Amino acid sequence: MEYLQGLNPSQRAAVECVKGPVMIIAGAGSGKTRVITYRVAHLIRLGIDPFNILVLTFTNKAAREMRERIVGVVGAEAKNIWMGTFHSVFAKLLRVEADKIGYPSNFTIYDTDDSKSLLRAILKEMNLDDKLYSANFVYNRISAAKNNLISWQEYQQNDQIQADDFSGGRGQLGKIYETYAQRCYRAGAMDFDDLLFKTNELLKKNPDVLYKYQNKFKYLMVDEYQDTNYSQYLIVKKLAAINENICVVGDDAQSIYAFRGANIQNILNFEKDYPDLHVFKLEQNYRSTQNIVNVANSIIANNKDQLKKTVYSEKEHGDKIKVMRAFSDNEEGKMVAEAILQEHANKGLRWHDFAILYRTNAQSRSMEEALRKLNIPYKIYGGLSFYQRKEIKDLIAYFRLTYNPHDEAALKRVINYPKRGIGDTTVDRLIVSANQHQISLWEAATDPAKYLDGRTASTVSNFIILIQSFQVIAQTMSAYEAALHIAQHSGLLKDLYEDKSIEGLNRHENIQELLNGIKEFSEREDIEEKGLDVFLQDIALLTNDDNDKNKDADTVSLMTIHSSKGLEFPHVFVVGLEENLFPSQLSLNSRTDLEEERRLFYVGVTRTEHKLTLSYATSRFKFGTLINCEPSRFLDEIDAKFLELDYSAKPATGNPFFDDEKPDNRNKDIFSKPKPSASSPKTTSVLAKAHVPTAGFAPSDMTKLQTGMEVEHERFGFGKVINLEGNKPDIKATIFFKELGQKQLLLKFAKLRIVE
DNA sequence: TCCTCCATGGTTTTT
DNA sequence: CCATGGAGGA
Repeated sequence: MEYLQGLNPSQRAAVECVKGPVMIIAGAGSGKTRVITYRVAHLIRLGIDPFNILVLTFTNKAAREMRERIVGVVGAEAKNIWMGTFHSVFAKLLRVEADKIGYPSNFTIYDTDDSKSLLRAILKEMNLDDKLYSANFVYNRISAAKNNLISWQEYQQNDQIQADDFSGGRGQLGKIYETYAQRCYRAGAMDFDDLLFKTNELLKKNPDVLYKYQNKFKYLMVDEYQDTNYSQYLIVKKLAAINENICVVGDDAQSIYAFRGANIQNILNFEKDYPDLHVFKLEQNYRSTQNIVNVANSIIANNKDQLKKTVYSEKEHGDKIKVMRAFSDNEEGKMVAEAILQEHANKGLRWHDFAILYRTNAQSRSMEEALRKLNIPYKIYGGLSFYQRKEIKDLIAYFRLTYNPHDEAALKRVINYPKRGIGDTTVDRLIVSANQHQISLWEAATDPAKYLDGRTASTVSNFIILIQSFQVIAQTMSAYEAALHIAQHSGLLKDLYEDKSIEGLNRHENIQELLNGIKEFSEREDIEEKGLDVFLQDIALLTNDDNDKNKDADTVSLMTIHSSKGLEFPHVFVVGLEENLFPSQLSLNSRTDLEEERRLFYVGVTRTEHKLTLSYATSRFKFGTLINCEPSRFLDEIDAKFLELDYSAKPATGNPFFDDEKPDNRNKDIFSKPKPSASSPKTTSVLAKAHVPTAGFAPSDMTKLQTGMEVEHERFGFGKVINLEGNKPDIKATIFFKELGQKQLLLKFAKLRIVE
């Protein structure tokens, strides 16, 4: 039990308390993963059969890493514990028990794209107004219902829901939900939410099955418990009901997935479910300097809903938090890149010691450009995953169809790709027939003569025969051989090969990569089942980071704050601290949404080990137009004594306006918006000192603009054009403003009036 | 049936 | 700015 030595008293207590309900509130950087791994290791050391332990995580990566660490402590027998994401563990369980809820055990898992395109088809079939019923909206609505365990029947019978839908003019949602659920069922498919929803259904309808798993999983642990939704909560609660050996680990301050149905109350109310609960708080942060921990605490203190805890650090105070102001998103990128370059040189840091975190993926572009200009190597995390690429999804659709021909999403995807003369009208006709006869699209297609005229019927027949030939092949060949056969004989490989564009070559390469992956899979020695169907099941729940080779590369990391959760970096930049961006505009209407944004900020800040830099821009491009930005309220919320402001950035040429802040004046007030009271006229934003345009201000025709002309800008006031450069849409004007000095403006954006 | 052009609408996203 | 999907012509 030597591993217990390396733990602090509260960590050790949490590890050693193995019986009964346990809640571990783990502050950021408090060694949470250590505690979980050691606790599992400890269970095994105490003689508990690994087969009786279930550990649920939120990412495959977390599960993988934890398993490795546990194996490191107790050895190979730890491989037998059930450990994985909620979705993967219960998908596995559902495959075993599928017949009890009327599903085939080889059911398909629909990803979000599949679900949305099915919904789009249904909405079209129902002739609904796509303003009121966008696929996105409907998807989210159905997802929310499923996460709260509301079936389509209950949805339709719930007066409250019905009243809400009807008052919003969306009375058809219940019907859409019903159709969607039935279509999925007929296709032998489950969406992500179904994996949990159907698990609940299974456990509810089959007490014997529930009993079986209650006895199997005698010890349960749930990581990131603050991010569980109701559906997950109930599964865990049911499974734990007999033994009550349940340990949940989480940090309410880091709950950032409420928008996806996570219910922070699950952790806040855990005590009510298990009154004889043991609570352990891990409050010592081993990751960050004191200043960073203090700043994080001062941020989160603004939230109302939280569990009480005091996170502290015993490391050095560390540097103050630097705040940088830029005048545009591009300049922000430049400042960040330059700061990285400098620290890299001066402090002997490696590139991978730096991370740039942002609220939205769109912000990566300006960062990227700036880094590229300075030749700083970087890697962007997130974005499209390998398995979401079109060509990959196409080939996988063929695989899916081979094993589950009823899979409607897959069938529609490839029935006419590569082109074989089966157009939308034909598919539509088949769908109508399938719906009429309550059969799957595939079943309708296997009897085309019944629904289509002779010529199209025979093209459809040929396609059916093709897929059936794949089904035969798949039974005899190895995963790789079958995959290659399908890629070739479907015509997909040829189609891509003929496309000689750069994208086409890329796509071809991606397919090769997928095939290589399958080859590796079929040569693996550690698993028995290695058919293509098993491979398919494995990848259905995989996302981006799996295909991440060379992750040891020395590069700066760029990612959203969401995807940075669980990671740490010596030097972190959190960029774009502006109102309407962070906090996001959509969060401003409710306190709970705003609190989630604040927790997100907290997560970003607490990724930092040594040095944190925050930045904002006073203007940025959004959807192609330049908008003005105000500093984020989150900056105001940080106690000024922790901050060090860097307002050194200047517009192209120096001018008195931007230099008016002497270091002595630099304090918290700088972020503040102008207050209505006359006593505090002090502001920083460019906006606040904005020029008041003359009455009836209207921009002039910019094609007439000439050097030397007098102009008025809506906000910058009067000035003189001193230079014009660049070509047509991107003509750049250098204008000397009376108030502001020289500025460069892009004519396609600038609102200028020529003063006659 | 297929192709090309326009309109639309765009936080975050472990699954 | 940009990807995506629907509409309309060949």
